[in-house]
Amino acid sequence: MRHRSLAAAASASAPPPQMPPSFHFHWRHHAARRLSSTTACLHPPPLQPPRASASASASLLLQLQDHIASGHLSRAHHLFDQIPSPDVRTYNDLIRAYSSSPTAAADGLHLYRRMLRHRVAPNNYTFPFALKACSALVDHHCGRAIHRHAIHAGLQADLFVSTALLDMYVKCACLPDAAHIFATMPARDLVAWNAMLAGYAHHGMYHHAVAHLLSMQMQMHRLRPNASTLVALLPLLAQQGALAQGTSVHAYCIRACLHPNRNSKSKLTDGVLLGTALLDMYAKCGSLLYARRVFDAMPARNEVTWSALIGGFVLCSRMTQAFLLFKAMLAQGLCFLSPTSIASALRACASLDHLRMGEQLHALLAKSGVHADLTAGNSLLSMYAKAGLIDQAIALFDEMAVKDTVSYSALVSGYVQNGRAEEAFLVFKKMQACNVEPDAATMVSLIPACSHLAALQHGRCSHGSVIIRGLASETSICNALIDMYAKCGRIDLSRQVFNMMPSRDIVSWNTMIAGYGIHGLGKEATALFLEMNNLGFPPDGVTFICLLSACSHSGLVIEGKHWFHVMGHGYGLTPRMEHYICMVDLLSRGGFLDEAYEFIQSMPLRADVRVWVALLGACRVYKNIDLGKKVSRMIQELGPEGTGNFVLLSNIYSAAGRFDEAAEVRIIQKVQGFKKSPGCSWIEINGSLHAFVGGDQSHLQSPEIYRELDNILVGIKKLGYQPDTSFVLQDLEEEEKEKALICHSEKLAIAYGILSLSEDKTIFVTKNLRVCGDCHTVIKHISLLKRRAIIVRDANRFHHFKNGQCSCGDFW
DNA sequence: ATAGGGTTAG
Repeated sequence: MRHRSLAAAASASAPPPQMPPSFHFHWRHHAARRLSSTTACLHPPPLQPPRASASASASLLLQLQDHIASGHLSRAHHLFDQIPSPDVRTYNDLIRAYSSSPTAAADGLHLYRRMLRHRVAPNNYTFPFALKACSALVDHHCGRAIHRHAIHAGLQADLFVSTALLDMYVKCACLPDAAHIFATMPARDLVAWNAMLAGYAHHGMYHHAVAHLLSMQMQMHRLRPNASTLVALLPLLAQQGALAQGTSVHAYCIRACLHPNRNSKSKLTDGVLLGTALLDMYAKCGSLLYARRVFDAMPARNEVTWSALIGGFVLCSRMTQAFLLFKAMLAQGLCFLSPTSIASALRACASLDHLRMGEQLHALLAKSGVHADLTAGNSLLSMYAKAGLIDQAIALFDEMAVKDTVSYSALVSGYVQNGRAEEAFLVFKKMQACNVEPDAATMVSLIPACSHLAALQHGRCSHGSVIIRGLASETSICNALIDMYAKCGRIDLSRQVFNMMPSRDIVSWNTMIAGYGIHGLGKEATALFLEMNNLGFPPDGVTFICLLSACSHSGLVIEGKHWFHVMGHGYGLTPRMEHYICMVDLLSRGGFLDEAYEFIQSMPLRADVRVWVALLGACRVYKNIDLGKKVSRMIQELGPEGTGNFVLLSNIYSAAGRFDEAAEVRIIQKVQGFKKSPGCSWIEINGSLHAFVGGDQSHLQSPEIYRELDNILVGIKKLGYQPDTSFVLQDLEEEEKEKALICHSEKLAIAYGILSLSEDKTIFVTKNLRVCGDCHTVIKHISLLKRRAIIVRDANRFHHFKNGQCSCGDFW
């Protein structure tokens, strides 16, 4: 036969050792290729017995071994192609080499298939290597085929083969198959037990894992957990927060001399793995002290050890300490630096508002050549977004060569956090156009965009999208939906989502209570709070902020005082500044201005600007100029933080007719560089948003809108409306002031709603600032005049207008 | 063995 003579010829012309091997390759290679492409495909070659080429093969095999040993797999393959009829062992050698590198696993499987084509029977060494390749590729179809081959070869009960099968099924997430293999294995060693345990652990099957561990120890084989067992088990305990169990594992390590301190040199790697897993378990269970002790006791650490510790501190919100650890790590040498540790440090920066350090880390990433790392890039992106530098975040996003779901989600939430909700939708669209699949976190970032815009139709679409994706029962998604429906004016739908969710967390309760709060439904908020108590769900600080502000928006002053008392004395929660703000807001909105003032002075904390501002707002409403002056002096001392306070202050003066002083405040505001964010109102009509600023004439239907407003004005004046021109800031003639009032953005949006929506529809308008007092009165009258329901959501709360009344009564 | 994006209040 032809190929046999070629082989013989090859053996005859075996080159002397000094000859460059490449020369030799070429010739043989072509011959081999021709063979396989002509004869071999049609008729599988007969099994090779040739002894004629033994010496040539021996030399080739030696070279092959060399290449494999030095990791030159492509050269090895090249050489392999020239071996006329490789035997099982040769195949096994190369398949093994391929299977140990995850990127080459596919080539290993090709080789395995070729082996079958060439009728070389796989043996008990072949199967484990081929199965390992399947594990690397997470390809259970291929794994199952090999399983059948092994059965066919009668080797499925072999210890190595069955352990490899078990491991393959575990890695391919086919746990029932893995459990079946495990149960039917005639013999099991520790490796098999550990593989099965790892399967349970990776899938969070705590009870299975514990049962497995117990039966392992009860065997008569004296199977004692080793380092691998515990390294598989500990992350599961960490995930479950099972500190007691984790501690007893630690104790076992010490008894069994597995403790990192006592390991022999050969087990040093095990020691690092075990120590890292232990400290991570302690950190994830919130026991940072022990995490730190394990860390300090470890004789050797690697970059994972450091990352785990730093990440643990970040997880427990000990940002400053996390940061110090990161610095300590750098001081130990750059070899410990990893994208993972940088990502943790960046999270610390983001929450500490430590932008400058974040930028330095950005530079460090670029310098250490890992700036292309996706994880670290995403952390950086999110840090910029949280710091309000959305443009930086966008630039970074555009630079990233690889983007994934996390990158897109970070950008979506970045836009929303920076008040650019419309653009968040654009990013979401782009993401889908690029075939990047949104997940739960993406939707949790996107849904608040609908809340911001009060875009109910968008919100409903998102809800639908969440249902289609099978995410509708996730707690965080439901929380976002509750908030969205509440802020879009559909508190009934919020409650529906709340009622139907399979499990609730503290955020669910708080969001629902807050939802009732912004709708002025203080009674419902209180009822829900009591229900929460009855179910034994402990409230947190935020719960009380929600509850107090609900009381405040509903005028429930006595109830609010009661809950504030209960909070400290019944639940032992120390009030934070936010709680004091709520209380001052509660008292002063209710008209108890002096009591609010006394309350501030009795506070154990030094009142910050926001506390005083809450009082100032009420001074404006109740026209208490004396107290307003006192309060504004306090605010000036503390330094007004932001624009709103200048506006309030100036409003106080305007209301008192002291326009010079009002103007002065505005001038200071300008000089100090605070820009007043313009009042803006919008309305969603058939799924698209129409926005108006004061005096806006840019809308296509502007003439009709103003004509409608004029008609309304005539109508409501007949009903007894009188313009309250104290809300106009400039010193104008009365008539001019009335004109300035009538083109407030909320009025424009309502007029447009009246024009565009059929009479039975509720008009729902959203405003970014607080509704002006005159508008409030006007809208009441409109609801009577036009006999329609109007809902206005402003920066504070909801106002439901009907038949000339507002749900908030006088608590504007 | 570690690790990135997200929900509530003011």
